[in-house]
Amino acid sequence: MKIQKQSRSAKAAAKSAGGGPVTIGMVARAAGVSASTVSRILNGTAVVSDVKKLAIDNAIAELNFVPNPMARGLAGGRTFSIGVVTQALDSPFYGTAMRAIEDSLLPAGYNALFVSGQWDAKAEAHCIGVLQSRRVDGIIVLTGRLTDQALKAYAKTQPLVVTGRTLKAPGLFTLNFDNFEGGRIATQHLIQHGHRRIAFIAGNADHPDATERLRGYRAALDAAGIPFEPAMVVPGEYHELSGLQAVERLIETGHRFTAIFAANDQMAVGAALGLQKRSLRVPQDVSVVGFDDLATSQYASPPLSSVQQSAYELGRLAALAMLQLLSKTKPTAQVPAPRLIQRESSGRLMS
Amino acid sequence: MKIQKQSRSAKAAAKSAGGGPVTIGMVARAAGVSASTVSRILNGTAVVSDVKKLAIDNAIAELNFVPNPMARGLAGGRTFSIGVVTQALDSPFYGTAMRAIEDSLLPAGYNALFVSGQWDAKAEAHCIGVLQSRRVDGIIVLTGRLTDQALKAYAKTQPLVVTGRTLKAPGLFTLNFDNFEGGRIATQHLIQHGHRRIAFIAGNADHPDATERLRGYRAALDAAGIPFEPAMVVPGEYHELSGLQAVERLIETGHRFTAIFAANDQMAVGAALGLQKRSLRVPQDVSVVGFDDLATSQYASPPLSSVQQSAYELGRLAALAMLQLLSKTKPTAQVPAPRLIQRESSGRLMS
DNA sequence: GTAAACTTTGAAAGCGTTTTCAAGGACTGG
DNA sequence: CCAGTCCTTGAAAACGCTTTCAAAGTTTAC
Repeated sequence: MKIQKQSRSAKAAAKSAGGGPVTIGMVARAAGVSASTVSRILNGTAVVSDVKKLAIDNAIAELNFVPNPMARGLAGGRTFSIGVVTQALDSPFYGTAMRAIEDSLLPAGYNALFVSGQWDAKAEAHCIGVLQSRRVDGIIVLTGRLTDQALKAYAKTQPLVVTGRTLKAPGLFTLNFDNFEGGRIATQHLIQHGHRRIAFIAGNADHPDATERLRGYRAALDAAGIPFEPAMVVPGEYHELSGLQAVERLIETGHRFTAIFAANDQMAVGAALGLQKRSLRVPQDVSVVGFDDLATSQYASPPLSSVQQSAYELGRLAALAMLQLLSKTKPTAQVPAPRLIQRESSGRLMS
Repeated sequence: MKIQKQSRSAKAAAKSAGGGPVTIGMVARAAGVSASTVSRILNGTAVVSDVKKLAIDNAIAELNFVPNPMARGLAGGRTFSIGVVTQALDSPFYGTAMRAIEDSLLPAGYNALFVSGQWDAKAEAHCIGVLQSRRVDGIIVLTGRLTDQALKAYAKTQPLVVTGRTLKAPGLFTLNFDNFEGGRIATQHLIQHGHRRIAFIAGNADHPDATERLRGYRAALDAAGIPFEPAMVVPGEYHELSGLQAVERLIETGHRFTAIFAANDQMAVGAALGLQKRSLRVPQDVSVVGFDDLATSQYASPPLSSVQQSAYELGRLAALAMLQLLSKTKPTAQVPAPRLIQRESSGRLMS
């Protein structure tokens, strides 16, 4: 008897779990209405009498009905999924933005489909192709290298939110961080601490973020009456190794400097390591300031001063804007202003 | 008249640009065959004469036809997307695994759908629900906290690949890293460098990875005839801050130690910072060894010695196994053995 | 009290594929 | 040369939902 009971309940479990894809028709039958009416409740497309609504809601709960997104997509032309073109699935900065996007999209019933463009316009275009073939309802592009023109063209086909760009076009919303100001305040911070020989480790020159940060650096120098020296700017590629190499180049060319501003935290960390390898102490001998304020930067040795650029906020706002675009509301979000987070890697010039 | 013309051209433009999703029917008509035949070519489900095949291939290329995944999913019962339950979209370790999964899945025509479980069994279960409602063809679970039983149950419904577990069940494939051996060689490395007072910063106790690493630590101690001291083991939570706090606790309780083995790199980095804050030099005063060998660990100050556990390889193998599961081949992949990467954070005991 | 205007509802027609079924043609074997 | 097989192919029926259309039933307005 005991065994029988057990096996029966097991069977019931199996049926409710694996075997039974519940359809809208079954719900309709259970509630004594037509499938159309159930659909109307599901989408809120029309008013239904309270009696039926209740019956349907109960049936849905009872049967544990989940509409088939495929069928929904086919019939309704929407997939409730939005594509996200990120640059690297394992980027510390964009990873946080991705998390924010997921957090904001899921409650709205949307799924995020992440694909990575590897900082390459061609790869990004391919990614967008993949997303389009998946019929996503909209696309969020996290920065990247596509031309403004290409982006505008995509926006004609479907809602598009792009970060790291300032662009106006129908169906397109951009979310840009004030990189110029970020570069400016970082440099200003160093100047205020007595530094006058400040090196800049730049990002890739074809990257608008990078050039803006450089502009900010120059503006701060100008404002303080410090002449700009091209030799103090060394190119980097936004990863740790290039920061380390930049420092070596800087030292080998014999230019004296007392501070380094790196265009992102990863390079700043590499730079700090490069300095330490040459027995230069941070910040006693050289101050270092980064950009992005990655979560890990506060645990660098020494903890890194950095320009805060909230990746989470960026992602959240991008997702929000996409949702608004989809509901035909005009998005108005704006990224918060840059803020300098001072930690132990930068300090007063001692000499 | 003018207006008429305008409206006509506008309509035409709309049709060719936004309005024109090419269907299988259009391809069929263009190639002079039926839709069924085109479908057969698309899926390789049956033999078609070379003449028609060529005509169809041309038509597909000409019209730039991309099958609608929604319709495909509805009709065929497959979505060509596989779900990935990761723990945090912005985890440095799993981020790399995700990249590998994407890299391996895309060429096979599959998309990855990432959702994050936040190291919480309940959240993970919810994630799996989301994925199932999206009708993914299979699910990859990157470690996580679900019970073995729950996983086996899911495997009944659809192909499942799980990392960080060793389990046998139909439709289920697990990919486990030898955490015991990893913990052992890390500790052994420190012992070989003359250390006898080695602290261990553990991971969460309900985390099998963490307990295995602890076991490895004890095994190495045993093998060297060093008595195990419970006070030398401090709990951590796999993030930097907990590493830092662990060091403070260790110091405050007054237990002497000359080396620290942390159950992951993030805690090791935090620990190194904690030591430096107390004016203890790494490695001259205390050696530090981590676990995972994150990409950033080689740029820590000082560069971190760590047990290499290739996240990329893990992801690649998981994706591969999933593909095999889907094609009814029995997966046989195995994670490479752990390897110690020695860098500057660990060295010979000087005292 | 009746015509007009809404409301609420169900039937049915898609949406773009895959897949089953059956038919016709081309081969084989005797 | 004819029956029996095998191949290739198209027609049509799903797949599970949304949405249009039209039919009832209910109000409202005069």
